[in-house]
Amino acid sequence: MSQKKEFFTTPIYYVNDVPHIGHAYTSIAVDFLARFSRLNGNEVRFLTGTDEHGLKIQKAAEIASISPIDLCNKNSIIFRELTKKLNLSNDDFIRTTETRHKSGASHLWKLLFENGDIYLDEYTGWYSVNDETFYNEKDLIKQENGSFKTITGGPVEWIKEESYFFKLSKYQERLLDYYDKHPDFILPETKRNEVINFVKGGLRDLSVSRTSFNWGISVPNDPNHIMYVWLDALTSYPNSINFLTDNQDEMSSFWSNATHIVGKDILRHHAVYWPAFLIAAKLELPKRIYAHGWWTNEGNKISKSLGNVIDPVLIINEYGLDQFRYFVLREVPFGNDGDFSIKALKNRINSDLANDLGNLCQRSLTMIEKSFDSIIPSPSNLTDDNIDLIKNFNHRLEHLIDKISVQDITGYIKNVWELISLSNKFFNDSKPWELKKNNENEYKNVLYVTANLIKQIGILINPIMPETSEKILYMLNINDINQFHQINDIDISGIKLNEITPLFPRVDK
RNA sequence: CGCGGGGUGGAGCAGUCUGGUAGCUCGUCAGGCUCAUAACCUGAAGGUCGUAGGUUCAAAUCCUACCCCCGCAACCA
Repeated sequence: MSQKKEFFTTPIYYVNDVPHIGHAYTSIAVDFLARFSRLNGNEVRFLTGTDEHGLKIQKAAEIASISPIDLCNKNSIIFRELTKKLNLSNDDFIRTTETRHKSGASHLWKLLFENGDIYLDEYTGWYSVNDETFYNEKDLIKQENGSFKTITGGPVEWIKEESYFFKLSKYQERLLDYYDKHPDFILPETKRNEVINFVKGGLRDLSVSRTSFNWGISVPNDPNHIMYVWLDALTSYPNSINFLTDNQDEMSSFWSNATHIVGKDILRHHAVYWPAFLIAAKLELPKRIYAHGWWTNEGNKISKSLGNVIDPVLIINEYGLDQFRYFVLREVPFGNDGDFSIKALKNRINSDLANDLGNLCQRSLTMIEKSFDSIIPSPSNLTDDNIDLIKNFNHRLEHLIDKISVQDITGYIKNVWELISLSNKFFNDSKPWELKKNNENEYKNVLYVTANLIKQIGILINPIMPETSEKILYMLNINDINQFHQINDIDISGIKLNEITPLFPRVDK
C-alpha cells in the first residue's frame, strides 16, 4: 500500500443556519472519503467546522440581544454535535473565530497585499436600504421615470463604499491555464465546464472588505475594514494544518493533497476565487475541488420559506444512522442532484439493506451457528472457482480504489452491492441446505466461502456504514482491522462466531 | 436571442463525447427454492429514447429548428 497523506474538507458551515440534509450529506460524503483513504493505508486528516463571521450573524445577535460570539458559541455546538450524530471521523473542527484561524487569514491577506494584488478603491452600485443588499441593474425593475426598484418594490440608491479589491481579473488567464493543465482539478466534468465558461466570460476584481459592519476579521493595518467573509472562510482549510504561517510544521505537508468537497452553490468560490487567491499568494493549490448536487424534498425544492427543510437528526432517529448514510450516498450519483423521499428511503432500507445485505448474513451465518456450533468450518478441496471467488477481492479493491480516486462514491457502492448479489447467488446456487444432508464436505466449503465473502463485504462497507461494518466483523469475531489489505491475512476457518443478530429490520411501507 | 442542466418501458436513472442488436434498480407477473429478516435465485411482459426535419448503409447517440421542465444570473456562505 502506498502510504500517502490526504487532506479532506467539508465546507465550514455558516452558523446562522440550522443543520439540514445538505450539511449532513456533504459531511457524510467526506467522511466516506476519509475512512476509505485510511483503510487504504493513507495518513489522513479530515476537517470540518463552522464559519462564524458576517453581517447576518451580527444582526441575529442584535435581535437576540446577545453578543455575536455568544451566538456563535451556541450555534457552533449544534454543528459539532451533528458530527457525532453522523459518526464522522473528523480529526479537527475549526471555527473562524479561533485565533489560529484569524492569524492564518491575516497571513494570506498580507501576502496578497504585499504582492500588490489588493488595492483600495470604492465599491459602487445599487443598494437597497430595506434589504441591506446590493443589486445588479439587470435584477432591478426600471420604472417609468427612469429610476429603479427591487422586485419587491423597494427603492434602491446608487451608493459608494470604500472597499479593498482583489485583482481577480488579473488571474483570468492563469486560472484557465491551470484548469487546462489540471483537468481533474474540478470534478465532476460538467461542473468543471461550467467554471471554465464562467471564467472565460470575464472576471471582475473582487471586493474583499467591508466597512458597514464589524463582526469579522480586521484587515491588517486598516481596522476600519473587515475582510470579505469568503476570503476569511476559505483560509480555514489550510489553517487547520498550520499552513498559512511562517512557521509551518510536519502537518502542513497535508496541503499538497487536499480535496475540498463542496455543494454546487459554492463551487465558484472554491474553484475560482480560492485558487486565484492562492496563485496570487504564490501558494500551492489544493488537489481537487469536487462539487456535489442538491437535494429536493419529495420532488420539491427545499427552502426555508416553503418550510420543507429536512432535519437529518429526525430521519436518523427514526430510520437509523447507517440507513441514512447509505441512502444519501447510494440514492444519487455523487455529483448529481437528487430527490429525498421517505418512500425511496424505505425502499433502499428494505431491498438493499435488509433483503440483500442483512439477509445474506443471516441466512448463512445462522447455518454455521446451528450446524457447527458457531465455528466457521475449515475447507477442503476447494474448487478453483471457489478460490477465485475469494481471491477476486484484490482485483475488486483495485477497481474500487480507481473509482474513489475520482470520488465516484456511488460507483463504489454499486460495485460492493454486486459482490453482495454475487454472494447471495453463490449461496443460493450451491444449495447448502441440500448439501447439509448429503455432502458434509461441500457443505462446509460453501459456508466457508460465503463467510469469506461476508468478511470482505464487512470491510468494504466500512466507509459507507461504519457501525454496520463493525457489527458484521464482530459477528465474524474479527478484530483490529485498520486496513483493507489486512482482511486477506485473516484465515477465518476455526473462528467461533459471536451471536448473530439481524443487521437491518425491515421497515413498514 | 442571458448561461447551464435535463426530457429514454409504471417510477427513478445509465447509455449520447468515441453512431452499429436499448441497459440498470425498484415495481408488476410467472417459475424455482425453502437456509434466511414472506427474504433469495431464474425468467417474462412493458420503451417508434420530447417534437419535426437533415446527414449516413445505419442515429437515443451527429447537425438544424422548435416545444416542455429545472437551476443559476456574481460580491447574499
